[in-house]
Amino acid sequence: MTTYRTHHCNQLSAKHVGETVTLSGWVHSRRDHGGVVFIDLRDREGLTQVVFNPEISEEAAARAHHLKSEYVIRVSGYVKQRLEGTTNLRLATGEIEISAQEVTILNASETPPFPIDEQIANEDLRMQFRYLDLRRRDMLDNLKMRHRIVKTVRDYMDSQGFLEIETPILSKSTPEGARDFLVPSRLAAGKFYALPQAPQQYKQLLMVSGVERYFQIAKCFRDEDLRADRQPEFTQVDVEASFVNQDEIIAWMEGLLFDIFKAAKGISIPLPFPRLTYADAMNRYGSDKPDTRFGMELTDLGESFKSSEFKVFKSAIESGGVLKAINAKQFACITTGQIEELTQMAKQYGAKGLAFIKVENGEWKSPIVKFFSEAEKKALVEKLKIEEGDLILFGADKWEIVCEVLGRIRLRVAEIQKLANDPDKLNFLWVVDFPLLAYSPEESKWNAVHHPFTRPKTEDLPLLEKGEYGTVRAIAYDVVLNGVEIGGGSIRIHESDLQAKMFSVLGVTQEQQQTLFGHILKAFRFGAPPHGGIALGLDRLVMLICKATSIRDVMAFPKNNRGQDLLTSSPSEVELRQLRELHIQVKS
RNA sequence: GGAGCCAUAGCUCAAUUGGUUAGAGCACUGCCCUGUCACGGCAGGGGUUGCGGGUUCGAGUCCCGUUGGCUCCGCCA
Repeated sequence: MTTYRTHHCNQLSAKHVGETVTLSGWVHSRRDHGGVVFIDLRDREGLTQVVFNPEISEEAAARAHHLKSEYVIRVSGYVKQRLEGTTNLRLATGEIEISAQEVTILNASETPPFPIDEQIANEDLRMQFRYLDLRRRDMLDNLKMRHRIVKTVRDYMDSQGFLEIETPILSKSTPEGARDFLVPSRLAAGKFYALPQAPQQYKQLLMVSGVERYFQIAKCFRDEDLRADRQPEFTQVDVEASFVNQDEIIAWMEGLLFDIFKAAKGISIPLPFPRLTYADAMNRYGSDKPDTRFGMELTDLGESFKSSEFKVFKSAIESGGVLKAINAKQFACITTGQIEELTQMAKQYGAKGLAFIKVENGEWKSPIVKFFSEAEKKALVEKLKIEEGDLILFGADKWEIVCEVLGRIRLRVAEIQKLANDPDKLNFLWVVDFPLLAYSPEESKWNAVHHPFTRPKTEDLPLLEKGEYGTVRAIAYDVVLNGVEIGGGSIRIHESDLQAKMFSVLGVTQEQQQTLFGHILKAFRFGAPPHGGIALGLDRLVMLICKATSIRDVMAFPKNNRGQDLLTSSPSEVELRQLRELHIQVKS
């Protein structure tokens, strides 16, 4: 209770009838009957109808005629059971109303540029008036949900013995990974801080410090192009622990996600989550973050077609590639335009084309089926479980290309067929055994798939020694929900010699190692414990829980897809004096 | 860097094969109205059709360019 209110606008019900109350909030709508006036009063928690009757208070009723949308008011009156037949079942407080005895206009409002009580499409305008956009119930609910989730994270991590520790925002640039945001130093001319892409090195140093269990709700920054699920600044639930292995990290995160979904939605998600190796995920779903809400798995057909008459398939297999197919059940009705779209997509991801079979009226309609033997057709029916109405799509090429192409097509077909639109289905899984390194043809070098501190699997260390970099697996794991990567982590390298070996494989010279990573290499020489960790993408997780389609809808003040904040007009130019102090000269 | 979709009143949208004065609902302004909750009634104001150019007797509509928004690819250890 404050001088402004005794209750919030969601709290009053029939059991308060007769009580004198005070509410404060915004005028959501006014229904003026000339005599009696109704106001829906809105605050953070809900709506309550206020009725102004001149027979109760002439002064309040007179004032009510002048109330307009979004005026801020304080109302005092008594809680009254609504007249028979006038209850509003759609309103939590619909049984009662406040009969106003006194009203104060705390502040007037200009006419808002868009209605607060309905969905609005114009995101540009929403961002310019974000403070009004956030008055909308959906947005407030998202912010509340985010708070509830963050609170749960803190409680859970604390219960497991993790310390919340802040790490610097002004930190050091490293060339690995995403593009850094740079902050020029005034005190050290020509030098720059970088905003952290993640608190990766600091949290490993905290392990060397003996903190043993650390977590942080950490702001991270990456200067890359934006997407619906990517902002230049975003939040990670960052976790690191010493004397632990992969299974223990996974168990903690499953426990955390269990508590989050319990607190956020009141549901108990089933534990443990299924685990897939990276190889299996690619082979079966063509993705390292598979959406398992629907089947349509990739099926390998190499064995059945290795001596096929159809040269495209045969030669792909003979040259070390693979032949795979997906069965899009009941999609033989695909239009020519859609086939064309899928073919374009296949080509975009490196395939030469997209072979298909439509099974219609007991007939296989396809330009390639005439090349197939009876045995091959029989194998197709058995392996792909072909039935009337199905559409079979093939990929024959190098393994990576086939997996990627069919994986993308699988998702697009599912989108067209609306296979994954059950909003209540929650398919969690872990993808484990990621490759440690990937070769970049553009740079002609090996790069870390996860990051350069990721530990190779012990049994694969000989492969690393032998230089078979592409086959070395990492102790790295991603957690995936409905085809969205919501987190990833690894067990780290804690020995300075193994770390130095990794850097040399990555093409980081001795000299670069010292200038860029000398601090962490040195720290590892002072008794670094075995350690590992993970980071969850908080924004994406909240987005999925809120059923939002963009992380912008779960951030209070996001940037648009050009990285601009339309509310404050940032980024902006600065005064010449500021640039001079920073030893910066801008090219015109 | 590339591709796609979009842009008409404050908001959400219409406007036939290119056709005469660009409409509707909501919002807004004024008046009326004592039980509404999408209150109702009467009247009214509000438009450089994102911007620039072109084709045409005539362009919201067709063409070219450009700007902005969104989505995707590249990029994001």
